[in-house]
Amino acid sequence: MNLRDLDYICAVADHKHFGRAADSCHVSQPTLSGQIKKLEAQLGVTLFERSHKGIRVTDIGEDIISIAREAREAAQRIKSVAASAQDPLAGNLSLGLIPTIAPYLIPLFVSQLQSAMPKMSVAYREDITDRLNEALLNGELDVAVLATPPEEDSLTAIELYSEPFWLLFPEGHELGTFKNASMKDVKEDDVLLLTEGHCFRDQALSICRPAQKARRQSLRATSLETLINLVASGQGVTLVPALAMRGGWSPEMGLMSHELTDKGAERQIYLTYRKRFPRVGAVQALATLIQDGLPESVRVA
Amino acid sequence: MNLRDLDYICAVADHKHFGRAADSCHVSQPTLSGQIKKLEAQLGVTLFERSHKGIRVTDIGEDIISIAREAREAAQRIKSVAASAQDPLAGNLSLGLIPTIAPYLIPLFVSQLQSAMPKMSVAYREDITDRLNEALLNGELDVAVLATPPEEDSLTAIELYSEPFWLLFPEGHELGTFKNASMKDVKEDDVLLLTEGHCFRDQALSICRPAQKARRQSLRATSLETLINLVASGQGVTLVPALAMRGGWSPEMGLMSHELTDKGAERQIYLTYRKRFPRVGAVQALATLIQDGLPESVRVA
DNA sequence: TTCAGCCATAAAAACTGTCTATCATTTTTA
DNA sequence: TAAAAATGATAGACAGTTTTTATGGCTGAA
Repeated sequence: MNLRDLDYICAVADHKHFGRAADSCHVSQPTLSGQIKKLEAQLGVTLFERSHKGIRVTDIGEDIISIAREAREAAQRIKSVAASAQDPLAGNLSLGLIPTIAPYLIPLFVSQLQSAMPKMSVAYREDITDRLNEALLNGELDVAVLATPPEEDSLTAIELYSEPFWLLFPEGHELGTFKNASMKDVKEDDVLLLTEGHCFRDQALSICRPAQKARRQSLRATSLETLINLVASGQGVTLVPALAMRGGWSPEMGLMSHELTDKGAERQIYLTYRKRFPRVGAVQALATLIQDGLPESVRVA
Repeated sequence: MNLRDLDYICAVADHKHFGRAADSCHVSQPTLSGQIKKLEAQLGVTLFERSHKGIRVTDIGEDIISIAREAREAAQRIKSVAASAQDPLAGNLSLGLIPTIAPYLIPLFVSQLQSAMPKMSVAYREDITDRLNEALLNGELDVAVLATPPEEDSLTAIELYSEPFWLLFPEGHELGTFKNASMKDVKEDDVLLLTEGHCFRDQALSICRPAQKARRQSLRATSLETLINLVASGQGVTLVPALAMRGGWSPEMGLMSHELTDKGAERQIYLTYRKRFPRVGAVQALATLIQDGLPESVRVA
C-alpha cells in the first residue's frame, strides 16, 4: 500500500469515473486502473463495482476510502507542519544564560525579539555554566549565552561581544580620588567575590594578583546583586561586568565605579549551541538580535 | 512521501539508532539513512539531530512523527478492515423479495441464516418485481428473489427452485369431488387474481385459457392473503404458489386445494443480482441456504 | 449497426528503492 | 595515546515498480 494508491481510490470515489479521476491525479487512466486493481488484490477486497453506466463504491469500499482520507489528511498535515516550520524565525527555542548575564542582557533584547520574531517562542533558563553546558549536551537546551568558549567538541559558539570589567567601590573609598582604576590600586584582601561555580568568580580572580587569590574565603556572595549590596555597605570592593553597570543604582546607593584599565579586564561572551543543532538560522538570528540591542559599554566583535 | 518512509522515521524515533531501526524495518542501514535524508529534504526540515552519541529527535521531528503514527495507524486500519471483510459470509446484504414470496419464504431460512452466517446482516425489502429490478440496477439492492428471469444485461440470476401452482377453492365447491385439478376444470369467470403489477397475476393468467383473460376486471386482490380470504368467502377460486400452501389454514377456513396437473403450472424462482456485484460468494451462500430450507412441495433444480 | 465512451490489458521506458562496499567521524578500549 | 569498534553517510550496481503509449473489448446510444 502506498499513499499514492490512497489518492487514486479517493479520486475514483470522488469522480465515479476512472478517466477523470486519473486526470485529477495527473496520471494516465491505465496507471490508475492498474494501481487500483493491484491494491484491490492486495487487500483481497473489491473497492469499486465497475460498469459502463458508472462506478459504484462498494460498502467495504466506502469504509476503506473514509479511512484512506484520514491517512491522506495526516500526510497533508505533515507537509503543512513541515512547511510552517521552514521559517527559521519560528518555533520554540530554549535559551540558557548564566546568572551574571541573564538579568542584564534579557531586558536588552526581549521586546525586539517579540517584534522581530513573533513566531519564535523562547524559554529562558538561568543557571551556572557547568549545568548549562550539560543541558546543551543532552538536548535540554538549544542555545546558551556563556562567558566561556565551548570545551566539548560537539559544541560550537558565536562570539557575541566582549564585556569589560568595572571596579565597584563604596563612596568615600580612596579609589574615588582616582581618575580611573587598575587592579594594581586595589588592596589584596579588599576584593569580594561570588561563590564557586560562577564563572565570573574565576574571571575576576584571573586578573587579580596571585597573592590575592587565596584570600577572602569567608565572604562569598551568591549573586551579583548581593555582591553589590555588600560593597555598598562598605564590606570591600568588587568587579562587575559592564552590563551590570547599566542599572541606575550607583549614586543613590553610595556606590562609585571605574572602568578597569588593565589589559584583559574583560570577558568574551558566547552564544553556544550544538554543532549538529539543525536550526542554525534561528541561532544566527538570535545572535544578531542580541548584538543589535547591546549598549556601547560592550564591544561587538 | 511514502508510508514506508513514515515507518522509517517512526522506527528511528523509537530506537534512537539508525542501524537498529533499519533492522526493525528489515532493510539495510544505508537504505534507511537515504530515505530519511530524502524525506527531510522534501519536507525541508531536519527530523533528527544525528551524533555519534545518539539520535535526538528535533521538536518539529516529534510533531511530524506523531502525525506519521496517525497515518500509519490509518493504513493499518485499512488492512484490518479489508481482512475482516474477506469473509464472504460477513457484511451487509440488502435482499428484495416479491410479495407473493416474502411472507412464505423468509421464515424458511431466517433462523438458519442467523446460525450459519452470524456476521451477515440482511436487510429485507418487499416490493413488486419492477421496483426490485430498478433497485437492483441502481445499487439500492444487492440481491432479489424474483419469479422472472433478469431482463437487463447487467443482471444475472441463480435458479433457486420451481414452484408449482395450486388451485384453491372453497369447501363445497364442485372441484372438491375431483381427485386432482386442471385449469380445464375451472370456470372461466370463477378465477380471482391479484392487482396488476404483481408478477404472479401474469403467471396465473398465462395458464388460463385465452377467453378467461379479459374477465373479472372488477375483483382484484392486493395481496395473496386477501385473495385467499375472498376464496374462503365463496367469491371464486384462485391459484396460489406452492409455498403459500404451507400455512395450516386450509381446513379451518373452509378452503380446499389441489395441486394443478397442467403442464407449465409452475413458476421458476430466481435469486437475481448484478453481474458486477463483487460479493458473489455471499450471494451463492444465500442461494444454497435458501434452497436447503425449502420444503418438498417445490423443486430445486 | 455503427459510433463513442469507458475500463482493462500489454509491452516498453522511466523511475525508485534497495543492496553491497566503503568512507569519515567519533567513541571506546588497550 | 594509539588502535579498534561503532555509527551514520556516500557511491554505484541492480531489481522491482510505476508510468506511459498503444490497443482491445465491452456497453449503451444514435
